[in-house]
Amino acid sequence: MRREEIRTGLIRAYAAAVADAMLPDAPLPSFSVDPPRDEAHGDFACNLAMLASARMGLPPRTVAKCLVQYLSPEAIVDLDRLEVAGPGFLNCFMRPGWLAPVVDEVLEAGSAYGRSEHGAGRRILVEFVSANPTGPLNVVNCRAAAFGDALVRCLKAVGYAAEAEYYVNDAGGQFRRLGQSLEARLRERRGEPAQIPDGGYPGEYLAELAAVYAQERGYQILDEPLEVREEHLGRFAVERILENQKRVLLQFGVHYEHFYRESVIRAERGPERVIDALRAAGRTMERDGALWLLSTAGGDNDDRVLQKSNGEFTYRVPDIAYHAGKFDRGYDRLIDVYGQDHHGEVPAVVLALEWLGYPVDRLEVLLTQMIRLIQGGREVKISKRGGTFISMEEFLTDVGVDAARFFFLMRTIDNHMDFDLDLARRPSQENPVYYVQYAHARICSILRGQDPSLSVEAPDCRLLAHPAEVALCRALGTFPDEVLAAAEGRAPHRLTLCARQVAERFHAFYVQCRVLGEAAEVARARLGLCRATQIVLQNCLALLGVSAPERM
RNA sequence: GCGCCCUUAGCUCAGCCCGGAUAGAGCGACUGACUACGGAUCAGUAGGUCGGGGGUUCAAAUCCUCCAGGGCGCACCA
Repeated sequence: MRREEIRTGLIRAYAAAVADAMLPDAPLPSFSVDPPRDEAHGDFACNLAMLASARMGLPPRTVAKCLVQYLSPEAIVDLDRLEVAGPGFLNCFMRPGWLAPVVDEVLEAGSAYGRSEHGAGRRILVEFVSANPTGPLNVVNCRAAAFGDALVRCLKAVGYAAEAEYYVNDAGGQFRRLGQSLEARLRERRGEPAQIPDGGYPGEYLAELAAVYAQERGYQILDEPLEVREEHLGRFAVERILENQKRVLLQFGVHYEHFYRESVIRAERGPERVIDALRAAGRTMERDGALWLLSTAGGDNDDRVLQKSNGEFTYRVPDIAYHAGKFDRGYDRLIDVYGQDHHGEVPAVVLALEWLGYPVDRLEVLLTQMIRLIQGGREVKISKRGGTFISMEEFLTDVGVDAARFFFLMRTIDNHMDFDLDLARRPSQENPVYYVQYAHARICSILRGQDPSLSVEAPDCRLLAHPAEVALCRALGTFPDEVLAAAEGRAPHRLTLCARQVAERFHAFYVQCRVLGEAAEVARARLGLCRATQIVLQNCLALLGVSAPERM
């Protein structure tokens, strides 16, 4: 809105000053027009003069003063005055009431407020979680789940055709050991001596699954040949476990467009094709009976095995094939969300893709840092073997979906995170999600109490001149920018800050300005502001996947 | 040992990509505020060598470099 007018006005002033030779001819730098932190610095502050001055060899303030002279103020609606301040900022002060149209804008757009067509329908595939289907989802998967899902929501909101994908490792060595583990449990159940294989899955859930299997299908499978048993039982286990994972993800509000299976990639002979192509490209070498990817040539720490001496592919081969397939499926951009513990694998996969001729600059790998669970003031060690296992489902039941999502989304993913389980299990006001939800519930309460005879049509929002009202309008006005920044910056955590700011300003407005019982025109304007705030909170929370309750 | 990531207030964290004005929140602490729309609220105070040293710059939490702490990887497992 106004910001773009200011930007355009400044670009014109810049060109005009250069044309008149009042400023040296230098390319226009990319500059910012943003609301300054300190409101005494105006409604917008611009750093153009400071950035240009370096290229022009003039003091920043001189450039700024010149730009002011060439700027046509009438091109910027509601502009009050411009000031050159500090080291050379251009501060724009708007006339009182300039923010009022925001309320009308929000009310008119409704649930579409904050959405845009910025992405122009470009296709983005976001892969996240992709935990092995060998057991229940772990609490540590929550961070990536919340992040990936919120990111997809943000991307969709700003006009991208974004899709969420979960890669299912239902083939290979781990799959086989899963089948063997289930077989051992099944034999145990029939009273035979049996042992979970090395590297297998000793978790109790497989014993339960064995009971389910026995009840549904009996024990005949145990008389079949080894290969048939492994495949059949592995398949059974994967499908049941995956079903369970899907259910928990859905409970967490996480939606996927695709569950893409490694078995499909294997069936299409993707790994063989990858190996043939890499071999043909001269990027491989036989050594010790195995086939290696010469990834050190591309800067990786080590060469990596592609095909083991026993003829099996390492997991990274189908992984490369999977990513090649993602490119082939026609996406404009691929985003992978991986845990920090997998980062070592990234360079080899990216290199292989590059050598296969894929545009790897369109692939973004985002790494989520580890979370630490704190309980009773000490860290709870989470390891797959032996350690305390906390399933995602158990965690969500403890903490609640809203608190869990909001909490994980409050942090950027590239920071370690301490999650205090005691605190999380005891929802209290310390958890900011309640603060935001309370603001929403409060608004709903006001709207329930409004005089039904009061017309809701076209309130005069210019009446909203109280500082608390202005501050709230200002926060509502930045929401579309925040959504865009959250999507483009892969930073949905910004929206938790945004939600908190809107809630904070609403609470302040609430104690300073009465809504119900005021003179009709004022009441109408304030009710409009309340409804606009309600809409922004709803839209914001929806992008985070957090509910906006009407009562608490 | 090698590689990647992290270090900002008592605690948990934004800000760093793309350098700008006095480094911001929340929680905790302390002081205040209800005869009216939900006190799960509000107003205010205290609290910082931005891990440390160099460098680049008119300007560094932000860029470069060295160092120190911590995390995670470094399988013919995934």
